[in-house]
Amino acid sequence: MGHHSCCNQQKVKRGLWSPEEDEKLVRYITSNGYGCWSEVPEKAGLQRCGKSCRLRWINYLRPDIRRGRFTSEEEKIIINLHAVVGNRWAHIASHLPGRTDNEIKNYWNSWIKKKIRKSASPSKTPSSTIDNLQPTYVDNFHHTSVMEQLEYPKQEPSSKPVFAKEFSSVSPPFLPLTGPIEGIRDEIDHEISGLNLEPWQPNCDLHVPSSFGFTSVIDSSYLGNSVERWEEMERENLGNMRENMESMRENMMRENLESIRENMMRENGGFMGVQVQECNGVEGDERVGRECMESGWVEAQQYHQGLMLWDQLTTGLGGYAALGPQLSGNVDALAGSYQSPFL
DNA sequence: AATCACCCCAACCGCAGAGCT
DNA sequence: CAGCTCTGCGGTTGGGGTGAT
Repeated sequence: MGHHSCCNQQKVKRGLWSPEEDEKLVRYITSNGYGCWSEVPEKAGLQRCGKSCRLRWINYLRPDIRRGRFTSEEEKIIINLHAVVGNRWAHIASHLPGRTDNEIKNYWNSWIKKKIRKSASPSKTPSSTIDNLQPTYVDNFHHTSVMEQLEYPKQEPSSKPVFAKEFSSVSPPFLPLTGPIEGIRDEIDHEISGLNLEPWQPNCDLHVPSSFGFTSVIDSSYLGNSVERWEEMERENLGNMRENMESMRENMMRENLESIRENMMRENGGFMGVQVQECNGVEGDERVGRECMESGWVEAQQYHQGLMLWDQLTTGLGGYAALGPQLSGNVDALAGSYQSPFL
């Protein structure tokens, strides 16, 4: 508990690193490597604990660190991966060479704050790259769906979300899976298979994120203390809900897709036009962009699948053990059928 | 110019797990 | 197998920078 043995020394310095300290650490590590961090401070002549040295090296000093603003591609990767693995920053960082978990975490947290502020104020002036990347049709979809009434953040203050960790107060980023998608599907399956229900919380409302962004609110007192009973009920509810949603999806896709496409083309001059601009420098963008510009309909369908996929993932990661293998299979099928325009 | 509020991000803290004895 | 050390990770904090008033 508490400080590590290496940090208990009284002479250990804390706070910001001076250029001299940085130089000492860099000089030592470049010539000796860092086999054992606890030995580094003494050998490098630093009055720091090994943990602090490690952090400084990993997050700031190592030569392959990539600094500066996140590119739009990196943003998308972060958003997509976060939708899959949640707050596993180190894992997300492993998909972004040169970026650190700390950096991504800071970025995500500040982005969340921005979104909270934005959702708190009615004025809508998109400023960030991410904001600009929100597909037009999502807004259409969002405003005409029951999400408006049932969205998770609009819960009673006294109630406690039990299964909604991934369903933060931020509007979910309805972005399609793009970029380095390899391996993600396996991770999804792994994540879903390892789902664990959170501890039972008596006498509170359960806000359960379900497919399509609904949140079903269940009075726990109605359920008594039986988790099994709750799971059984949810399984039943979910079955019905899924049936409804399947037909709803079909209807929506049939009825709205054409108007969505038209809106995108009218308002953005084609959504892919925006994407291509954002992705300058990525090989093949021009060609893909041209093709997609010429086939707005296909693009709309693809994004719709992306939305569905995201939706399924969020549901699973939010803690729906009841879905189990069925969900896993659906995700796999959807992921398989979805062809990212950026690949 | 001074003050305040807000934001970013480097660094710290506490915990979990791996590995060693 | 228990106990200890070390490493790595995610959550949190607080100092400094910056823009608004």
